[in-house]
Amino acid sequence: MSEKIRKSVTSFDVAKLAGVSRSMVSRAFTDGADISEESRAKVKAAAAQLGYRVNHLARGLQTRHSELVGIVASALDTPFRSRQVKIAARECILRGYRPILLVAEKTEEVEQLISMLFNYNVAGMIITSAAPSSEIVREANSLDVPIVLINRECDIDGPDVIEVDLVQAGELAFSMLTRSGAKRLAVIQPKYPSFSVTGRANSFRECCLRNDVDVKVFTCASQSYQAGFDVGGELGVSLKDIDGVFCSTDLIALGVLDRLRGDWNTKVPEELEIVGFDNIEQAGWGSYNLSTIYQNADEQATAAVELMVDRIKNPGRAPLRQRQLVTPVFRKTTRNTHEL
Amino acid sequence: MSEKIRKSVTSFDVAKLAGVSRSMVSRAFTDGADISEESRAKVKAAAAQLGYRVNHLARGLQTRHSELVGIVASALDTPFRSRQVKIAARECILRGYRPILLVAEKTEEVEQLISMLFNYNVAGMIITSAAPSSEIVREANSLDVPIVLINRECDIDGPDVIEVDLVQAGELAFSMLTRSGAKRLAVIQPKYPSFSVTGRANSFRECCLRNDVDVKVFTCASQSYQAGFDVGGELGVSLKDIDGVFCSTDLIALGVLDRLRGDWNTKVPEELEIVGFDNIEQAGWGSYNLSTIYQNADEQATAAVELMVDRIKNPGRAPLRQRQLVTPVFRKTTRNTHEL
DNA sequence: TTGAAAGCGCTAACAC
DNA sequence: GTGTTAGCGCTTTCAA
Repeated sequence: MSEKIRKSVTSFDVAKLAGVSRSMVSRAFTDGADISEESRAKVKAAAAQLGYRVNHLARGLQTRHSELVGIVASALDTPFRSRQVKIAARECILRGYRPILLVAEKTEEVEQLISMLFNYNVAGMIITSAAPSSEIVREANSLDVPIVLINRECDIDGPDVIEVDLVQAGELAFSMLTRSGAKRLAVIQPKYPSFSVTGRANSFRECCLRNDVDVKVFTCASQSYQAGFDVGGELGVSLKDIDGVFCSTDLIALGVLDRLRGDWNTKVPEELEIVGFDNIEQAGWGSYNLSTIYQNADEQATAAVELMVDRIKNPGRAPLRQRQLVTPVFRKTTRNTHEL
Repeated sequence: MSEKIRKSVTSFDVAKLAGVSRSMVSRAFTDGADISEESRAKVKAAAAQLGYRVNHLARGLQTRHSELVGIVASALDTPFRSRQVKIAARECILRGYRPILLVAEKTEEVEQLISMLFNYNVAGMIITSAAPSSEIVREANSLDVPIVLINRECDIDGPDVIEVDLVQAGELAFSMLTRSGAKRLAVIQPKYPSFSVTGRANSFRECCLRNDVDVKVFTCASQSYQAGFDVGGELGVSLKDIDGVFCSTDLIALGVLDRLRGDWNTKVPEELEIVGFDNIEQAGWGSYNLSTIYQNADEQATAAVELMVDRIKNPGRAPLRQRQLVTPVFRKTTRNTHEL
């Protein structure tokens, strides 16, 4: 097997076997081409016999269309993100595009990987890690490669963006916490800023401010469970001054919950109400029953793919910004009120 | 912008601007090519000015090398799988390959998607969903496209495979449960067979048999938390007859735990010991502290990529089967013994 | 409906 | 070191 030099079978081979020209085999594999059913059958038969497959890369070179798209994501091993990416990948495939998956944690990596995608002539890309620099976006613009950003902000124009309505999100968190009486609020947010996560926390604080209620700010190391668990210790110390906390991700909220219950014997929601964000699967698990804010990952991903595809087919249209509303999920870390 | 017909800049344009031949621009972008530093700089400058990028697809057509590989995975939104895929994707990129991500739940889909990958001239593929049919594998063999299967079995020869040592896994589960005295065992496994998940459960049962201990079998709808939660109800009914249960995935175990604690007030591990499988992040969370069996997803993914790359560079070598040992993780759903 | 010829963007031989 | 030529596998005019 190793010494046999395998030449891939090309349209030429098929043409020869079928006794037609190469153009004919091309036509046989092109929907709606001018070819008789008879010839098509003949070609297909020859192709099957030889194990011929159209080389889509060569086809793309000729047609100047690429079916490749890029998905660049960070924290793929996180419940929310993995869901988002799963749906995005599926939707791409459903529409005839093939997603190249790039996972990148650091901002520089992201830059480099996106840049690399241009070499593959991608038809578009979906970005849900760090936002690309304006240099990259400019390049994408000039190359006519549509970019769609999910919950990322970018300095210069060009990309379509799908984003959660941060103002509404902050207000919702506020109302979920205060509707049943919480008055001494806190918010937990990651140390390193992120458009979406820091954004919702800031929006929450502004809403508190507008309503003249004081809010304590805790920062944690990242958006993870462990970070929440760690900051939960600090929260425990201040428990007498707080009766409602907004955790900027569910993962953080779950960590906080575990720490508070384990080390401080805190009664949730009686002593402290907790609201998370994302509504990851784990938030609904029996040990947690976390009240949270649902951002629809499936819808985001689907919309992103739709926007990208639309822009591929219609490169001229102006960038779109699509704002998504979030919805409350009341479980058991907020107190019941009689309206419920 | 929409009316401007953008012609992509090619090596020809760069050559013209730099006053050299197209070969020179090709050489300028090829490491180790015979070209003076002077010319290289000149070419690179022209390229930068024009915004030129090598078209890797066209390059691949010529060199007959593809940097594209396929990763086909199911249940990407699951903690274990998303971790596996994240690492696999990263390792591919690190080695200069670009992973096309295909997510597929149903077996037919898998077939179809894998088949499609051949059209993209992929250099190899990693499969961690359903195993491909022998027809597909035969095609891959004849096309010299290396396939590596992670925890999947396949009827015919060709693919490399990375797999957990199922016998050891079953024995380990048995010993973790019995070391501290459990005598009336049970196992929970999904209704639909899966090589790896059903395999470890079967192996556990065989080990029980060899040791003359009786084992009850419960089946659940899938490998998910919810499936575990549901079957937890049945388990509750039989609680008097069982003092140790092996759940074939952590997700199932977590569901069982929540159900048993919530509806049956079961004391774990005093009344019932539970062992899971995978060691997903959630197993270590404070509310669960699940004792489990660790299969190293990172190592699996890395090994898979290495095997694939090795085979790309050395297509002649015989298929390899790499067996991975699993390790125990004792947390709080098994009883302590004095050795611990 | 079919075939011939040109060319997508690139690299590899070969000559100089 | 550098340029010329040929050709990767495919589709697409254009004539027939």
